[in-house]
Amino acid sequence: MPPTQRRQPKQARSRELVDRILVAAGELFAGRGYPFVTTNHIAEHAGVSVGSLYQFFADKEEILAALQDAWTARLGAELDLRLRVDADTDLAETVEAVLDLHAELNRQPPGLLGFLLISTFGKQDSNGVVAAIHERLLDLLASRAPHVSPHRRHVIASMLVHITNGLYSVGLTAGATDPAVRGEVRAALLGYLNQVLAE
Amino acid sequence: MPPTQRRQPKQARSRELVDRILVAAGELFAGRGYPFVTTNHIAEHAGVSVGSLYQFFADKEEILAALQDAWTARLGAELDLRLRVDADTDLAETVEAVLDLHAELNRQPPGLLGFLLISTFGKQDSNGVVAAIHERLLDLLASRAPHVSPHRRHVIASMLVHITNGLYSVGLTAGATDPAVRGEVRAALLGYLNQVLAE
DNA sequence: GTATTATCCGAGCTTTAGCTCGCGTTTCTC
DNA sequence: GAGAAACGCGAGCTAAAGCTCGGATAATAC
Repeated sequence: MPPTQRRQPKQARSRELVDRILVAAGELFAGRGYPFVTTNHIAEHAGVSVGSLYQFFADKEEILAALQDAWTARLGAELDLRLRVDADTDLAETVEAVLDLHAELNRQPPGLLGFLLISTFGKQDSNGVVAAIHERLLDLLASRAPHVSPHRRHVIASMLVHITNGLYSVGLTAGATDPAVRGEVRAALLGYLNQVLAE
Repeated sequence: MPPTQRRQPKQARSRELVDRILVAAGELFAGRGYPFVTTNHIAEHAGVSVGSLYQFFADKEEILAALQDAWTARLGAELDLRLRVDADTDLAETVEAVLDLHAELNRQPPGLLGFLLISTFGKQDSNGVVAAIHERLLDLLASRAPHVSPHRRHVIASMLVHITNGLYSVGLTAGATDPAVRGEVRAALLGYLNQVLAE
């Protein structure tokens, strides 16, 4: 059965508490990986008791889900701002905007964006964060590459997400904040896109 | 302290038992992800008792390490055969050979290669499987792109590994054995490589 | 001020993953 | 064939993760 429904925060202090929990959880998930983070870790790192944590979250998974929801909304909004679908804007410019966005979002709960994008941990969880990006890319491809079959557009969108994720997974092996990594990801995206769009 | 040393198999039956454990572990790791697989699962799936399992493996991590070692050796040998460094062989041909190799290796303990390549689970484990590929790619880049700085060659090699991993992580979202995925990975590799080598 | 509701706390209960241990069985050695 | 070594087994021990519960405190309602 699904876990019992929890209380919704009604006062300012409890809303702050929930926020602190989400921030703490984000940092820990990004740092150690979801399976290696305990709810006691989260509570301690947030300066909150486990009891309080479980007043607002039914289980550990729900904390992750809340994080994903928040970031899905945030990413979707940001992408709508920056991924203008005008067929005449320069491709390199669009790519640059996306890389900027990633750099920016990956700053504050550090590494969390990368974690949310990369982690699937075995289950094919309907990853809303990835889906948000995927959806926008499909729109973009529909206007830029209308001759490509819809099915292939899906695959291409997945590839684009994956290559961009190189920012994080390659960053792990090559030094996390290496600007050279960003350069290579840009090169890979442009090289691939040019080849696809030129067909 | 490190876990106590275990017995080495000395009879045929125990060697078979170890093999069965490794195969079972590989399938389960690939299917559910390392953290979600218990040693009891492995033993059960291998048709072996937990006790027997722990006669040859000190802990769960050692099972993973044994798998990685075996695949590191296997991949290294295969790559040495196929990744000829002659600067005159066609690039597309080399890429094709690598994609063939991946398809072939990913067949028997299904999905295990993808798992070994992708999984880092938080810790920056010195992933020998990836290192084996990385090393060969560095050689190849040294002969093909001698004008590129060594540091950048490292980053490029990481990107190549990452893009190739798209075979697995994109395959998860786009239908596991979709041949279109292979086509896109090839396009991405060639598009990126051409751009890098043309500079 | 009092009653009511929301909040917070953390010791400790429950479950389960990782792993051990002693005994029975098979194979090897001579 | 007898003794020794290697092997196989699975009930159950230990530690730790997930989570609960009852009581104390703070905010809100009237």
